[in-house]
Amino acid sequence: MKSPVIIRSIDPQRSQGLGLGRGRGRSLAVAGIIKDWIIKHGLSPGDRLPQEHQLIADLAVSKGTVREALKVLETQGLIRTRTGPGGGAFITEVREDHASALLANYLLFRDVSIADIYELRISLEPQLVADLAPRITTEQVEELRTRMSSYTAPPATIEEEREQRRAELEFHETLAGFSDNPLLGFVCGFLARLLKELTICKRIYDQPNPELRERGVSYQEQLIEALCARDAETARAVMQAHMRAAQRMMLAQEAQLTKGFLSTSERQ
Amino acid sequence: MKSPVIIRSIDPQRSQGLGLGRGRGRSLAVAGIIKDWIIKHGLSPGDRLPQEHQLIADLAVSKGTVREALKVLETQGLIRTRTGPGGGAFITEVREDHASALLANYLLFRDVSIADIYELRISLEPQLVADLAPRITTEQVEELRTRMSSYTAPPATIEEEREQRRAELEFHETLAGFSDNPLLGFVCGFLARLLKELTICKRIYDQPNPELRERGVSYQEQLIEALCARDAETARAVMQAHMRAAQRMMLAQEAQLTKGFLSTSERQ
DNA sequence: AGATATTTGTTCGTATGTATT
DNA sequence: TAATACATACGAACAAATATC
Repeated sequence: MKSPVIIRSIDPQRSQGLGLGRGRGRSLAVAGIIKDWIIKHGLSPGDRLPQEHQLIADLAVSKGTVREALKVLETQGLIRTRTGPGGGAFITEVREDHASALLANYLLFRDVSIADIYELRISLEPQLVADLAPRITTEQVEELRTRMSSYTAPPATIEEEREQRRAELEFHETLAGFSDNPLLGFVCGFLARLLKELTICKRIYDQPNPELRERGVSYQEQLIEALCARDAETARAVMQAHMRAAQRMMLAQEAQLTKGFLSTSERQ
Repeated sequence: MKSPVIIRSIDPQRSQGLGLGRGRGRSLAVAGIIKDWIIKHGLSPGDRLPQEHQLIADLAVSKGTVREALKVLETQGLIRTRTGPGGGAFITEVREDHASALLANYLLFRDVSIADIYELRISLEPQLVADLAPRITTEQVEELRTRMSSYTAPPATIEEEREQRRAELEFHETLAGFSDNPLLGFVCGFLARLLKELTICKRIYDQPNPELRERGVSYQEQLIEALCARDAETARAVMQAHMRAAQRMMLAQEAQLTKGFLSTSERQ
């Protein structure tokens, strides 16, 4: 492992263009400068940015402006700040849940239906498991089995019903996390989280649906079997059937995404 | 059309918990309060938030804190601010390119290959055109034809070659914009933009590739024909063949996404 | 066209919280 | 415990943008 790079000063370069006036939108420009500078210098997660007072000096802007710029980068998920000696702003990898929350904002004023979500799941999840089959590890299979064990038994209460439904979606989230295609993994994980939030907000799964659960468990047992056998095409076929069956049942319970979903982007 | 809602004050409610100390991360908490409040009151694009001074009074925080909170929401693409009389912060629909840029940050420190991108395109774009075929309008067909006309002739220079490649990807972006599934449309559009930025940054298309262009044009002519005929299955098949062919050629030119791509999130 | 009022944008000084030594 | 180094928060004054008269 390499040791973190700690930068002590930032080259003003592009900031020259800012010296002309106190025009509008300084903090956004500063955020852009810092980001370009991060990329240009190839900084990686763990590396530290110059301190506030240093940025103030280098970029020739006030503390408030620097703070707003850093807040922009923090909102984008690119940095994290810590107080105290040795503290400051540190580069971080944008976390998947953070990116999900930001993308969810895009859907806030758009109508996304269950059908829309399942259209993508049907197209992508079979492909995902087909890719995974030839190279899945025993640890990964074990993790899938563990997750599945939490909903093999029929639920006793409404609350348990909901919890099982959540767990079932987390099975798919886990699967998505195993993908070696970051894009495919992200989209599948995002869709699962979308359905999970939908579950919480709209309670459309409140009425017991034993058929959905039983068939789901059955499909997933077949899926794990196919994955263990490194059988990509069977895995693909099983997942496709699973998704289609789930879609049919979900569409029976018509529902729309509400707007009240996912403000996780602000949660530390 | 409804007239914009203009809110004059914000209920402190959750902000009570903030009065205890000057602890860490006030602005993020304030951003969350404002966002929840937006959702709770069902504000829509065009509606205005209370003014700075009002938020300062209602939330009992300083101007700097309010400004940082608003900067968070602006970065998320949820609001826009204007100066002057009648100005303030206005709710906006998160723009597609804005969401794209935020999502691109997620890929900044992850390796996304051409193969990864095409894996999704092959899965999704055929589905997209199949959905579109039965309900495409003549105006939409016309727009596609217009876009296509810019690269039917062979390119004379390297620069023109690149420009044509960009235009070809914008054809797919346009197609994505026609989708009535916001998720499917977004992902396909995002993939096209990803390839477009890749084109600019890495210049992997610098050497002329007449075969790719000619076959691409041929596929797209067939596609438009199928769309006009409202023939979903032919459209799907043509797009699938188109994507597979493009993938084969692209993979021959091995390339990796650089980090220097898309800082459009800061561009006003 | 120009003056004025309104609202956001920027700066600076100061004080407080927090983690390290 | 105290000293230190850092981010975080506040408030007042000023600058810039923009709508209205």
